[in-house]
Amino acid sequence: MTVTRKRARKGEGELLREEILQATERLLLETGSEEAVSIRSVAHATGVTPPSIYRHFVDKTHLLFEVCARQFALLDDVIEEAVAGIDDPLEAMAARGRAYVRFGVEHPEHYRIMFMGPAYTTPDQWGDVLSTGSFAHLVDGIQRVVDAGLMPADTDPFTTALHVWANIHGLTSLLVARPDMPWPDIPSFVEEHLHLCLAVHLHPVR
Amino acid sequence: MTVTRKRARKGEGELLREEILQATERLLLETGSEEAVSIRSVAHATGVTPPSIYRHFVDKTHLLFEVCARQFALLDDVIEEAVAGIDDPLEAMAARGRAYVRFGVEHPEHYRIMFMGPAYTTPDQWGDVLSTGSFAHLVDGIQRVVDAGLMPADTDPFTTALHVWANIHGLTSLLVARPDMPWPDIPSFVEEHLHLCLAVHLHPVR
DNA sequence: TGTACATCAGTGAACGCGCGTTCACTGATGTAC
DNA sequence: TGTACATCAGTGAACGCGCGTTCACTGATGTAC
Repeated sequence: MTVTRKRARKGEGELLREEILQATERLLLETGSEEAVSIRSVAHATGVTPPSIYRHFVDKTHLLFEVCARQFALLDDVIEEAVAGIDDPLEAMAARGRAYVRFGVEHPEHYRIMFMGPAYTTPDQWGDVLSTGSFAHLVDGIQRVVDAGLMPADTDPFTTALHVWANIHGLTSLLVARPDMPWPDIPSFVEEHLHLCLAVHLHPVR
Repeated sequence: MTVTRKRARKGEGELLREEILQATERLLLETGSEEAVSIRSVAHATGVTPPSIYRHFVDKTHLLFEVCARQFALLDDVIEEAVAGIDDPLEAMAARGRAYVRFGVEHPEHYRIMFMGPAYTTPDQWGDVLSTGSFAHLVDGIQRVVDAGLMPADTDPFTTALHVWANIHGLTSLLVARPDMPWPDIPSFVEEHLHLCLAVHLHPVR
């Protein structure tokens, strides 16, 4: 895991910063939990000594915070990419959910930190968090379903998004936390779950 | 927090075991995470020295495991108590969900350990876990709804229970992990969520 | 009733460990003259 | 073109800490005779 590094040229110190972030991300994926990733292990994986980390991050919390923020951006990218080019607003919502669950299952430790561990978000940052990024895109997606006349016109897209998110997060977090459980066939269970989550919000069948 | 203990009489050593379990439970509630509860802190809270713990539990894992097992039993008790005396099977299901969410919100750290942290359940124990206790009772509850003719007769109660659990767990775990989020009025949001989770599984409206 | 002894609950001191973080430093790189 | 110097990336050694766990022990309680 240790890589012998060439020392950065003058003015290129920022390169190490990037390597540290990547190593931290990788360790999070490999070793499991947040607590299992130490400054020392990050330094070792980057091929550098522990004090070097402090040249780029004021402390461990700031390092993890930054890794976390990148993951939120990645999640948003992954979802938007999955949705791109899908015109049918209901299909788009399903694709959104699929991408979300997939992200969690493929990056379980990041998912843990993002949604299951202690929050790095301070109370006054919540407004920003919910009005930008993947949650805002989810709200938009629901609004599009409403605009297409598939959900009642008086649907509150924010509240509905919260319900849908809770449902999809529920499945994702259980898949992340309890992968050993005797699940039914996972892909089809996920599809069924997505379908059910959306179905409740549609106009009642006449 | 430290209590000066009288040493147990001969043959009454088991009393300390019980006190240790209770102190561990309490510390879990107070201090936050599993990792924040140390053998030393448990010993201190019990009014005893650390080596005494080892007279009653082979190691820290076994202690936490036992606390965990008790919590599962408690969750089951709490739910069954909430359901007792409710004849309408749909009302009973709602009461079940309400009790579950409430348990999570009132015992957030226990909830974390039970459903959000690493599993103490080994793969071969899952069969037992799902066929006894609160999950089995949930499956029964759904079967009762089916029997009352409120859900299609070909409903698979196990799969349906999994969907419902995932949905309720999703909301509960978000309330536990992100209490600072700008939630809408929580009690009514919970009610709405419960209603939606059950509604999808009922016979379609004619 | 008295005494010697076994049992057993709980202790005090120490072990080795890995942690986050700090400090004074080294030595390569680039710049000014 | 050569040299003195400032800059700055990264180091080596150490700090104090709390952790899980082990060990040899103490001393109160109960029992056998």
